[in-house]
Amino acid sequence: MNANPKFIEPRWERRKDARPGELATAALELFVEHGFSATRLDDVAKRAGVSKGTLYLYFDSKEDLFKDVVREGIVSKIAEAEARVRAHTGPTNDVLRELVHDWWAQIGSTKLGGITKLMMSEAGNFPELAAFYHDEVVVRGMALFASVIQRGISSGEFRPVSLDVVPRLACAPVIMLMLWQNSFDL
Amino acid sequence: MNANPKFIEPRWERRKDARPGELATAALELFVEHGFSATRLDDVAKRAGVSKGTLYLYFDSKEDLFKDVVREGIVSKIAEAEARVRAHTGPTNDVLRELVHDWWAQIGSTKLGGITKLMMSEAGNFPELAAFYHDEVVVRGMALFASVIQRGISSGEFRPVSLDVVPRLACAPVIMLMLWQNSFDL
DNA sequence: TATCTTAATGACCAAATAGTCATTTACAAC
DNA sequence: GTTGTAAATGACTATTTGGTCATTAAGATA
Repeated sequence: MNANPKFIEPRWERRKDARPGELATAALELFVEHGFSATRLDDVAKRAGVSKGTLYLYFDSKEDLFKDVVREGIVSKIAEAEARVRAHTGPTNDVLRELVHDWWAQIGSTKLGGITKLMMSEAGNFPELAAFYHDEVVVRGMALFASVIQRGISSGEFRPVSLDVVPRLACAPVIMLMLWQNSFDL
Repeated sequence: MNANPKFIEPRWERRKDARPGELATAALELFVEHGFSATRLDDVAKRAGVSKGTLYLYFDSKEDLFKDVVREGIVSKIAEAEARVRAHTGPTNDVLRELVHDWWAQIGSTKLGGITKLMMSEAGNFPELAAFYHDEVVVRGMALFASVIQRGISSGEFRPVSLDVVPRLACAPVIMLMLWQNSFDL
């Protein structure tokens, strides 16, 4: 979608090239602060220092803006982690440690961590977003986590465990911590 | 507040006397299902089988309706528990057990448990409700819990512990369980 | 300077919804 | 039946807000 048949290669540079990123940053802050529904696009625009119309030059809708926030902030980091896991050679235990540590450093302890709480709260009211988040973040992240455990089992480093249960069990406490921290000031 | 100086004793019985209770029940279901903000008063009225206007015969506002749901459902049960604790004689351990058990049976495992998640999600957008819930439920409930622990300490049944920290610590896991259950279908 | 293209604007529209109120309904008393 | 009172109604208002679009601004080219 969104393919413009009349697209013409611009003959000069964009004056500001970071627009979409700035907009996504402003949106992330407000989404985490107020939730999806309660965040007003006028406020997002104001925080980014542009008009609401400008928002619609870069995003088709509020949901599209939210998806972009998730893609830019979370999905991209999952993809990077997938690459690192693939590239890694050495003890599986080290990859696993690094995976969890990086997740906490880059997502769990940052504003991005608030997205999880937001989804938990509003998934029921926005099935489209819920499905997107489920597929792009939950399933993909869990699969990555499970693949590392699988590697450890295959190499004999870990004893065989259920790949359905163990990833969830292992994630729960740290996700809880994140939810907690995003619920009481901080 | 709400004292009507022109109140006249009715000369015949109410046709239906459970109206406010029915309305609060319908409201609880929808609040837990959709959150405070996303719940429409038209839908609450429809589920209760009345018109929206009727809602305003019994409640001053949406927030007032929500407070009533909390008072009817949760605050009243805290008050009952306070009475039971006061009346109880015997091992403090038994009161403590009963307290937690009853809480789970009457609140944690029921629709009322969803209220906690709702508050966690929307407290930031509705400071009035947040303050109400904090004072009437969180503080009061914690105080009751702490008073039982205090009794145990005073009687020598429990060793001395921090009344600031221990009640919170002890509650966290079971509250987490409740949040979890209210977030994923069930 | 005149012209042309894209970026940006903000007034505007349409839909949703909390809250109101003039009117109607139900029913007890006589 | 007729009357009087409170309960109930639902059309209506006022406000909010996601999304649109005609207009303007910026800047490159010649």
